[in-house]
Amino acid sequence: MAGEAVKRRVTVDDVAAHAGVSQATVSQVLNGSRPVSEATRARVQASIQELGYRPNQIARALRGQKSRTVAIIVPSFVQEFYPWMALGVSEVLRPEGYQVALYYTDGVRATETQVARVVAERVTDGAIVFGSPLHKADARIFAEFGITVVNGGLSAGDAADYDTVRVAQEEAFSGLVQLLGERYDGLIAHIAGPPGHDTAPVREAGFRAGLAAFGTPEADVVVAAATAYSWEAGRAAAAGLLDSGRRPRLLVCANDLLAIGAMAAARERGLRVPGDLAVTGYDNIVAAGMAVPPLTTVEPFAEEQGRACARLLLERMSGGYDGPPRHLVLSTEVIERESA
Amino acid sequence: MAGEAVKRRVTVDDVAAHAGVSQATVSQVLNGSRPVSEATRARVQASIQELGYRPNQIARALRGQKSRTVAIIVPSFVQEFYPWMALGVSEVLRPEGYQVALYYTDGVRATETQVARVVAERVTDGAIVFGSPLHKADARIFAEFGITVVNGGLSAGDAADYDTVRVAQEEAFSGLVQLLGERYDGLIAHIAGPPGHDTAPVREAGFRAGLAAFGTPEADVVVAAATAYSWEAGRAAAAGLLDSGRRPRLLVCANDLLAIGAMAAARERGLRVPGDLAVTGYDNIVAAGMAVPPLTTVEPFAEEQGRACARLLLERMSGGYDGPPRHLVLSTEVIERESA
DNA sequence: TTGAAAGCGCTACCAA
DNA sequence: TTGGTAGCGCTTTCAA
Repeated sequence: MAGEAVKRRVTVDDVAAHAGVSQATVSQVLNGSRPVSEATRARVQASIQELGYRPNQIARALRGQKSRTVAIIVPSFVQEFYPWMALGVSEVLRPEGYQVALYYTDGVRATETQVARVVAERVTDGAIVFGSPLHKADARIFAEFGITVVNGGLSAGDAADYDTVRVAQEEAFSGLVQLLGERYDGLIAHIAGPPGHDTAPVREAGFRAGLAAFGTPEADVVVAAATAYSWEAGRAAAAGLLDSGRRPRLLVCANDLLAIGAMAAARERGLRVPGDLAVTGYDNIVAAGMAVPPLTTVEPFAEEQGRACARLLLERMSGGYDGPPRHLVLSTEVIERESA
Repeated sequence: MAGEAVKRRVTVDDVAAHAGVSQATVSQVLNGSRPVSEATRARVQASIQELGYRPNQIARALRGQKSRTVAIIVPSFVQEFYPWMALGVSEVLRPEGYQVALYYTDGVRATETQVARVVAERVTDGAIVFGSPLHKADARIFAEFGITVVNGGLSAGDAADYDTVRVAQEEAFSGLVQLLGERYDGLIAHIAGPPGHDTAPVREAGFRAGLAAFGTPEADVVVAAATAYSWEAGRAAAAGLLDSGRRPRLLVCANDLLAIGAMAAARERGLRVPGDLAVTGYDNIVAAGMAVPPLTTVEPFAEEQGRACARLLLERMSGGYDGPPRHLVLSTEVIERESA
């Protein structure tokens, strides 16, 4: 094997020569862009088979200014949520012949811009930006290079001039509080996400809206902000709440990691869940179903969100839709398990 | 915004004209491929800035037959393990200017080949195939198109004619059994992965090797095969074991999901972990640290495996290494928590 | 129904 | 130190 010369790529010319036709004819057979006699077509097909020809997509992209590549830009690979979204995107884009390139930004502003530039350089047809609202400057880069973009996640809102898909997080928390609040007598508290995270205030607002529906005065609302979206932070925040004078009966956490940490804090204090303290999360990660007790949480349908983004993008790229920006809002679903 | 004409891309020609030099000079300033006078360089740089020029990577790829794109091919996006690998790969490749495109195969043979073809068409410089051993036919496709390939995960072994990186899973299980087996008096059992999964027999072999080190006769080895790598399957398999006449004292599970399920089965029977039954896993997923009790498991360093693959690939692609295939074996580490 | 040839944007060679 | 230009592999006019 070693030392074997790398075979030159088989090109259109090779096929044309082999079949005794012109490049143009080979191209036509490939793309069906104009009529070709049955005999010729068969001859070309045979040559393609025999030579093992595969069209060079790079050359196609250069020529046609279309690469059939879509970029997915996420803050992180390793949070369970994003791979599901990426999967949803792939599911709809791949059958249409699109390649999906994945980029992560770490949620860092500078990296976001850098990624936008890299994507632009690659002649990408479209981009789906997840997680953070698309920044104006980055949107400009995409626009400048003719890259269709869709923003998923907690988007810039309904004023954006590109399509967006977001999950109704505020409604989810409000609904959760109203659904479960009736079942428990006593204080309802919230462990909020870390300050600086876009999602934190939205979820907290939902929580407050839910309480307001009960007529709870603002002064009676108890919220502890976590220092991170993590198990440890949830445990710590819950510890503070549980050791305070006003122990909650129901604890609505901004996400599952926080909630599972909160249940650990309860356990350490000999409190039963949900007997003494009911706990809820958000995200429905796999660990939620395996928690002790299994966690009542909210399913955000990440995969479906991915699919929705991809569909909007596809319609734009294919020219099937060319109207004003669309803003899709996806509903969630409460998964009732045993923790509340 | 709507209806605004898409601006034509800024090209080398535009920059050259603007700076009053030739294309060649612009190219040189960009790539440093030959000396340029300081004055000219400054002028060109200024034009690049002013026009907002960004080189078209597609054109570069066509010209140079190098795309600075690497494909990562994984069986699935959504198993925790693979995103970490992908992250490791990105960490080393991105600073070198490589784009990472992610593909998933579902572990389906036909899809694997299809992905290999798609990757080949895109003029990809390198591919990292994770999870399944690289199939001969696919390896041929890559070779034919001059795509450097590295196989990660449970690879085809040390006979492959491409670089491989694998985790010493067998040794991990053998070591785990020997480390913990001494602490517990009584039966040591194994919940094996589902038949048909490449990793299952390897892990089971490790388990048996560990027992053999104690001199346990083959007849006394108890192994239950799970029907899937899942919580439910672990719970079911453990239930069978626990309700049988010979209840184990230590239960070594083929992965964390299985182990957490097994702990649930123990809990349902009023058994304390590790007091009555010690349990171990493999993978060190986030849920393992949050389990009740926290799961003793094996850390496979997925991210590091990704980095290792990327480094090998990079050396080959850059021409830094051109020798015979290298086969890297990465060690694991036991994470001792409370379940054993 | 088919062929010849231009050109997508870039790099690198050959001259000057 | 710089410019002119061929050509990467493909699609798509324009002619025949």
